[in-house]
Amino acid sequence: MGLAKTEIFTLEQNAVARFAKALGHPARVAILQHLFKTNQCICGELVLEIGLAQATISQHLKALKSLGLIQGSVEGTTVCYCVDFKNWAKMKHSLSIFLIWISIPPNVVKNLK
Amino acid sequence: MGLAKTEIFTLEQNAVARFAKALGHPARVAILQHLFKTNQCICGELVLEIGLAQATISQHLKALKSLGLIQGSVEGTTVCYCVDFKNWAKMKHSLSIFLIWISIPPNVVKNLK
DNA sequence: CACATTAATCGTAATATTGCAATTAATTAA
DNA sequence: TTAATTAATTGCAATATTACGATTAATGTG
Repeated sequence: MGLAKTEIFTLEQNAVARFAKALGHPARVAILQHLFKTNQCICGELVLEIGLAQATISQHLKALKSLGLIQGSVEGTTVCYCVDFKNWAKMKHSLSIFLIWISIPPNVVKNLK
Repeated sequence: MGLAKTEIFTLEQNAVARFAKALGHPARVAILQHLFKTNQCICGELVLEIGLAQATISQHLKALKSLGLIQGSVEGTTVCYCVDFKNWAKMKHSLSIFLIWISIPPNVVKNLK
């Protein structure tokens, strides 16, 4: 099928998987690293920086954008990309919570609340 | 192609992507959650718990196993799976470090070292 | 031994992902 | 207006992923 059966999983499981999938390609990791480092940059800069074809970078940018992790704004003939910090924080929170709490036994979690 | 050009990325970028990819499917997230909760369990239990076909669960287990995140040991006619805590810690460290440090400017990082 | 149980593997189908060349649409510069 | 620049989109090919039924191999039970 190639299609995940999301309906049988919890919201948390799907959210973790969706965010993790976004980080599941080194080009997208590199794009995010570069955007954090430079604060913002145009598409063409990422093409040069990373060394994949323009169409490929554009595709990865689209994936990150559709998840909300980055934003793009047209400026003349260029498109300026930057991190969407609000959604980035959500993603970071989701993944961090998962990584932290998965190893804490349910009864301990219960006592902490 | 369907094949990532890993050779043009750093070790860190590839490691983050590889680990994130492992968490990039809700079934694998669910498997890991269940293994942490029950400490260990047999394959058949995961099939019942998650509700995907046995062959499918086996495939996801293989993916987690080949990354080293879980271990499986044959016990009679069953196979008992558990988290490989050492490699889990490595993965957690890799992803956490990435999530934490990506937003810290390089000059600040430099001053902290 | 025959039979049941369990889980890996195989085969297959559907879909997704990755990558690039070529094209297109939008904007700017001459 | 024409030409140049930029980035999205299209079209395509190769490979990967997801899912499942069927089979197989291994082990245990009668």
